[in-house]
Amino acid sequence: MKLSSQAQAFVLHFGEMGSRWGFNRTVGQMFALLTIHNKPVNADQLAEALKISRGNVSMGLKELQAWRLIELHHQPGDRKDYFTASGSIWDLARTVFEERRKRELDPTLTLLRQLLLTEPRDEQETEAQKKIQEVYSLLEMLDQFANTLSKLEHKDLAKLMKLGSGLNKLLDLKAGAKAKKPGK
Amino acid sequence: MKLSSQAQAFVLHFGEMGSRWGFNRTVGQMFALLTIHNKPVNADQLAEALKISRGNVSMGLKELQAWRLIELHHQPGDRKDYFTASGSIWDLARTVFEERRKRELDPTLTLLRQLLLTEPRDEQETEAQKKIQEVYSLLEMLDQFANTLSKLEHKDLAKLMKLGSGLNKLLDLKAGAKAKKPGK
DNA sequence: CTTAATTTTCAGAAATTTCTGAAAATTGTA
DNA sequence: TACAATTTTCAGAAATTTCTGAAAATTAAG
Repeated sequence: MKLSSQAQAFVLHFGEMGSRWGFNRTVGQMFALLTIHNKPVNADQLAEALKISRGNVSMGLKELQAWRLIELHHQPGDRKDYFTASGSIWDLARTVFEERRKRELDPTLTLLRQLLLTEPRDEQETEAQKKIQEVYSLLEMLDQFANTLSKLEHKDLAKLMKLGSGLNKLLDLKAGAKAKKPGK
Repeated sequence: MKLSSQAQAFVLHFGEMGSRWGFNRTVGQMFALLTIHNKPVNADQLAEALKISRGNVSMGLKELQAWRLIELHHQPGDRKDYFTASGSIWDLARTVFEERRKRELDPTLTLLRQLLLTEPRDEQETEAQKKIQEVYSLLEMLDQFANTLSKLEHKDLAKLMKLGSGLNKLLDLKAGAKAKKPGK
């Protein structure tokens, strides 16, 4: 497994960014490598290419499988497990996106919902509740938004991309549609 | 600074989630506390309420100021610095969102742009370039999307929220508009 | 069943991040 | 200016996360 300097840069970068995206450096590197490399790769090759221990590769593959980001293949006459990134780039992004939504938004929404159920006992708590309600509304909207986004098919995505700055124009459109209606 | 059990739960939770949202536990707690508490709070009060060292509070406040999430106030006849969360909940969310976009997307876009400039030297590299291009297109779209979102005013947000599952309906609307005229 | 190839596990090592607290620096007041 | 209140800094301690590598477990072939 010789990596071109391009691939090398790509892999190292996704290692560094990995932590921001929800996995650690080596998992990020493994994922990046499987993504740019179009041939299936086995664990020993990963360990060698990334200069990390075999055990670490095993753990990383397990994690990537839990995220459903990679899939297992076999080469005829070879007992080793081979892996590739699963699905299109958009599929992968969507999976990561969805997973992050689950981890970053859902637990908070659950807690805030609980907090909103209890009656405020004094002025101070009433004020706090108001804030909690605001945070809740906002996060719920983000959650629905993310949820919808992650359900989009590839063709819907293409639609969005064609619109250029997307949301901007969509909002304009909405404003236009609203303006046509009488009243208010 | 006595925290109600509600406030307590809120603060502790945002501490735990903090790392997922880009800051560490104590910074998350400090931010949460300043967010639910409507009176200005000073550093000693934070240290006491969160049971952390005065030095840690100082560092955390510095970080929150760098993010522009809090602002400084003064009480007449008191030399201490007092802090509040700055702006509305939506302002805060937008700031966090924007900051994360900068940290998570921009550096990657910059690298990928560079990688796309160099000519592929063989079949292998040509394939890699294709993948890089795909990743680039996707992330660029996400970036524009996030950028637009973070520029939305509060009233635009309200507009979006009224639409319920937002994007879903917007996309329907768009499809309708393209086909002919919206009937809804 | 036995054996060899392969993968997984996990205790402890290494690396990284966060936190403390005392000392240094800064600030406001007299 | 001198001084006390307050904030900041930062070296090292503590906590947490990641990684290694050898041993255990699993798997497939003969």
